[in-house]
Amino acid sequence: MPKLSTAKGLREIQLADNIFSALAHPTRRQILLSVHYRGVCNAGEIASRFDCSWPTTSRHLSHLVKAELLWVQSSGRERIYRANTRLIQSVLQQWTQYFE
Amino acid sequence: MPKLSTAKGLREIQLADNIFSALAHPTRRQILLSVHYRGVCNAGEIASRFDCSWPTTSRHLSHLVKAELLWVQSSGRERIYRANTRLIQSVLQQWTQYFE
DNA sequence: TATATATTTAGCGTATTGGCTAAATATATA
DNA sequence: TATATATTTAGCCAATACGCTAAATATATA
Repeated sequence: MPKLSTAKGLREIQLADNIFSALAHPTRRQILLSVHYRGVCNAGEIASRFDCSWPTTSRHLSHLVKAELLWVQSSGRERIYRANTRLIQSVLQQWTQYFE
Repeated sequence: MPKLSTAKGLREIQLADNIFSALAHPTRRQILLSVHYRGVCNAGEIASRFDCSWPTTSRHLSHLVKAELLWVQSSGRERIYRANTRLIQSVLQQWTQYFE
């Protein structure tokens, strides 16, 4: 378990905080899965797959980016998203282990 | 991945929703770990370990119970909590696998 | 350069969350 | 039975979350 008393522990806690709050919304979980399975997606592709408006999806995307669960990259006027699969897995695995 | 079109899938989605929203709060994650490591805890023991008021902790507890991450059992005037380690692990593992 | 396209940001309104204190409930003890 | 103890529930309030539409920004195309 991370310790509040070390810089590393603090960062880990902050990370967990962002990640679990990002995963708390069903649409965000879906976005994450969807981007993961497709490998790469631009904002429009993602937005088109969900019921909510594009701006709303856009905010979900920035939430996920802030949590470092997604990476963005600009390409012309498009924004390319990719899932940070390694982080997602490592955090989930880590927390699985806490309960072993 | 669970499907919205089947009863089982729907239940799984609902489960994930409760679980991830329960895990979204740092205090609730701490409670969960704390109860897990101690094996069994009554409400007072748990409440005493956190900064927030007992009623606030109590609400966190019911949130966790609703998500089935904790089990409660009454014993006299005490309420005994236990972590549903199996569920926690299976959900986290499941989601880890989605990203494999 | 003017316009179209891709996307985010701003701003607003409502719903939910999470904190608190006080009150209620249930059980144990004197 | 009256009181003390353990705990939850009720009710209030401020902050946050999340939906929307309209506006802003950045890049591509005519």
